[in-house]
Amino acid sequence: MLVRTTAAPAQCSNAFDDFRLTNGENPIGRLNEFAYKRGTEIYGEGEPAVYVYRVKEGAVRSYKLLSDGRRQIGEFHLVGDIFGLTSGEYHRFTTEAVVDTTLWLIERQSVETRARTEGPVARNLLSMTARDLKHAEDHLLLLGRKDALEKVATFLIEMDKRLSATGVMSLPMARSDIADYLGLTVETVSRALSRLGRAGIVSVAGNQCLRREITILDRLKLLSLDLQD
Amino acid sequence: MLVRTTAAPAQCSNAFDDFRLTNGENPIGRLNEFAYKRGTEIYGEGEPAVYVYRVKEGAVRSYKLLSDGRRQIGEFHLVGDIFGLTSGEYHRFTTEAVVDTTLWLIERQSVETRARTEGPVARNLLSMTARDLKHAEDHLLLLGRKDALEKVATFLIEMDKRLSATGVMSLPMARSDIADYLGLTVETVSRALSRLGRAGIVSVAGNQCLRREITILDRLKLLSLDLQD
DNA sequence: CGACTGCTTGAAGAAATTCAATTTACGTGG
DNA sequence: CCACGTAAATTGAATTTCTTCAAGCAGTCG
Repeated sequence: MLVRTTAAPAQCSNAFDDFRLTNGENPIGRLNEFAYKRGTEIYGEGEPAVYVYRVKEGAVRSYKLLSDGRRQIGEFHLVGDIFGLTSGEYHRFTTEAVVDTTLWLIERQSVETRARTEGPVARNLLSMTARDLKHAEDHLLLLGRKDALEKVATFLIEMDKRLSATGVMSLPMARSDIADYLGLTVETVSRALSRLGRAGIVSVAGNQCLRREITILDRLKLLSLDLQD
Repeated sequence: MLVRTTAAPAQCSNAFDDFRLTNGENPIGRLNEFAYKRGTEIYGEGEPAVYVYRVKEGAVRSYKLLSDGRRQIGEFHLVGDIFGLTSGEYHRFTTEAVVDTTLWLIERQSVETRARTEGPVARNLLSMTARDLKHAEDHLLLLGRKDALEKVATFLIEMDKRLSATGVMSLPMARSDIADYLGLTVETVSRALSRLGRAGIVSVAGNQCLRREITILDRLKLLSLDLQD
């Protein structure tokens, strides 16, 4: 039997539930829990999609590679997020644990099956796909048209929304992950963060080697860098 | 009564039909045809989504703007394509006719209604959203990690697939549209095309003012620039 | 302890943008 | 019908932004 041990964040409190795949009398598909060490691959691009995942604890990066190794991270999956959904037989991204991560798994097959007969499940599949689409669309604008400082500002605001209730966010990912998410290099990300720090807009703390404690000091100025469309 | 006057391209021959919204005994929602002059807005970002559209003739660009006017085109909709679908009340893009364009329209409401009760309609909605998602995901990699020449090469290959059966493609869009699709400037796109021309990989023809007849001369070389992931 | 990773910063270089000029077509109106 | 203004595209030169290369520092882990 599955017992939820962590309170999931409000914005996606019951996504597997909405899915009708965890609660109620009829949980179809075995619901497994699985732990991944930091850096471990969860699935690879092109592999058959067997499971759908939800993050119990930790963080996941989802990326594509060019043949020469250039990497583009499409999304980070944080606690509560569901990922691995794909209408199609195969995964279109590779995913890895950013830190030690625990996931819940359900069989994709069972989702498909239930979606075929149950309207609410089908609607949820659609709304989750639509949410991913919206994220990707916004990210297109960022990658195509924002400069380095704007990209980093947008990133910080996104992460602030998604992982800090307290006002201090503790980024799970390295600068290289941020860089590959924003279409920049590590150095450029670092320089942008330094500039934001010098300008008194954010404070970057942590030891010299893992400076991932970020506080937004001047939200208005940060928002003014995160241009609206 | 609707009479289809143009043969739609094979790859999306009956998308509205798949949708169960044009054929059969029960076409729900009036199916209107509407003509847009080149440059005309079809709908704006943030507006309520009233219709779903299919391109009968012409081409459409779908874009977002930053507050200072920088533009990112997310997608071009060519003959046969369906667009304007959004699970959500509002459009997330502005769309405009790239050239004089005729569209078929159906009421979004009627699609939603039928999707609620008919499995096949719901599944089609999902698969179309998933197709858009896949396109956006691939475009993220292009925008974030490809250089100018690779971007243009990828663009030409995409357009070649989508609009030329003959081997010569006649681009409906201006260089500025291509630039805003690829996250470049007009000049950079022009220079990339010139380089591809000088290298004998493509030929760019047309009068000096509308050089939009493009022939791929060396498909292998072009593909080698369009790196796989 | 020593190799390694993560991060920052500086200097040099490359790629793309910006600015500017030119060409050619198109459309509008005198 | 032709002149004029405008739009689309290309090309060159200057500039900017970002990347690449290089070095250094501080933690971590075996």
